[in-house]
Amino acid sequence: MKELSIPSKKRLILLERLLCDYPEKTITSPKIQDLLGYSAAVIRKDISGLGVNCGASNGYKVAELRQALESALKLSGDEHKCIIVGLTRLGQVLLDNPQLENSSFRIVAGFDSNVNRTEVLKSVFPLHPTTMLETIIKAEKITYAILTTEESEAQDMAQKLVACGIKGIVNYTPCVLTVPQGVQVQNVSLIMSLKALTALT
Amino acid sequence: MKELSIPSKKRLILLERLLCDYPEKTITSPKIQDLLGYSAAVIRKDISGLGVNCGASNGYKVAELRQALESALKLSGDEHKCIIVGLTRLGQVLLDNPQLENSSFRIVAGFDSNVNRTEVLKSVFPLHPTTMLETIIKAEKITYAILTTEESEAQDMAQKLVACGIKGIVNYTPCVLTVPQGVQVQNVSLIMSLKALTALT
DNA sequence: ATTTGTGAACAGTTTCACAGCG
DNA sequence: CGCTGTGAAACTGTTCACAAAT
Repeated sequence: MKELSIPSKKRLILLERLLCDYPEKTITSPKIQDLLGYSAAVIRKDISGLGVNCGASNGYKVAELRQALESALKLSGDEHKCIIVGLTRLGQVLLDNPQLENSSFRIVAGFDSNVNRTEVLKSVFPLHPTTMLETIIKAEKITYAILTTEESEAQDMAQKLVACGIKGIVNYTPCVLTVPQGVQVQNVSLIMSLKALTALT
Repeated sequence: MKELSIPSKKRLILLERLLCDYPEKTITSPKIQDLLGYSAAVIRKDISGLGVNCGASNGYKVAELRQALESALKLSGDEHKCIIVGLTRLGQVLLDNPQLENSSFRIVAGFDSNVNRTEVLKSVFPLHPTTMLETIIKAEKITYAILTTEESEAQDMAQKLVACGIKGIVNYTPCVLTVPQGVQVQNVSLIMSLKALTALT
């Protein structure tokens, strides 16, 4: 089966989430259009790209479709281990984030360059000074990092994380991170998100 | 001048931020390629789309380029007023977000459906019960909302916000929001951001 | 020599239209 | 009859290649 395109994947991620709490047994492409705002045609193409045919010309079976989505988007199966880097107030809030329960993502540690913070703060996950980054990332096979440092540290940390083998960064700092090809970054700081709203209006 | 395409705008937003703390007087398209990861060619096309010619075949003048970007992306000029809806822990952290200082965005109020919270919590901005949403959004001409409610409330609130005339939502909940055409949503919850990383890898 | 700016070629996506199915 | 699945057409965005500028 050929690879899904990036625009297609982005839509399918939303669809996957939509189906998480969809009450009906089946769903049609016009219905998805109403809920997601994409055209029914593009949704059908996207789903057809999944390879499974769970639409018997009278709507898709929600359960089957969900499973196909999870597998195609690598959201089932092996757990993805994450760390939080930067125990700022935002970092602390994200540390025990109930959103991740029952997901394929798990936060396994927190880091801060300020040893005070790692010693004083309490969490269900171990907190380490950033000097331990390499050891732990490699030992625990961490794939993703959630970056919540001060701005001044952000690029430095990103570089270190990439050097340790991190494959993706959720960037809650407003900094533009320079990373090599193949490393994914999602910029989700408040200010950058607001700028995106403005520009795309 | 013809409208910038959406992909182009997304790149230009990053470029604008990059230039915020760029130390040199000029910058070349190959240099931007190194820092942002987009091809020099596409960057040149993007910039040429701005209409201003501030590259005298030996790199772009940073100051001029920045100004052109801010104006094209509507980041200068009129202030964009925002509210925070949902004073969860995350909402509280975002309330006094220093990132917004010196930007064209300003948070002017916080809301929660739980009156206890709006009364007990302290902030530099006024906090109101959600019954006041319509009054204040219209009186203050609010354009954007930052959604940090519980999941159970998210879609309901989104609908109310849109009905009050909100033009864009930064969605920190993992819910997929159904909004009419013309209303922008940026999904920036931790779990959705992580899923995006996985799918796009 | 290196860089911008741009028309032309190319690649990728979306929309259209409709055959086939329930 | 409304729905899916899918080639073909239309559209949009990106890369290429090079003239003009310094």
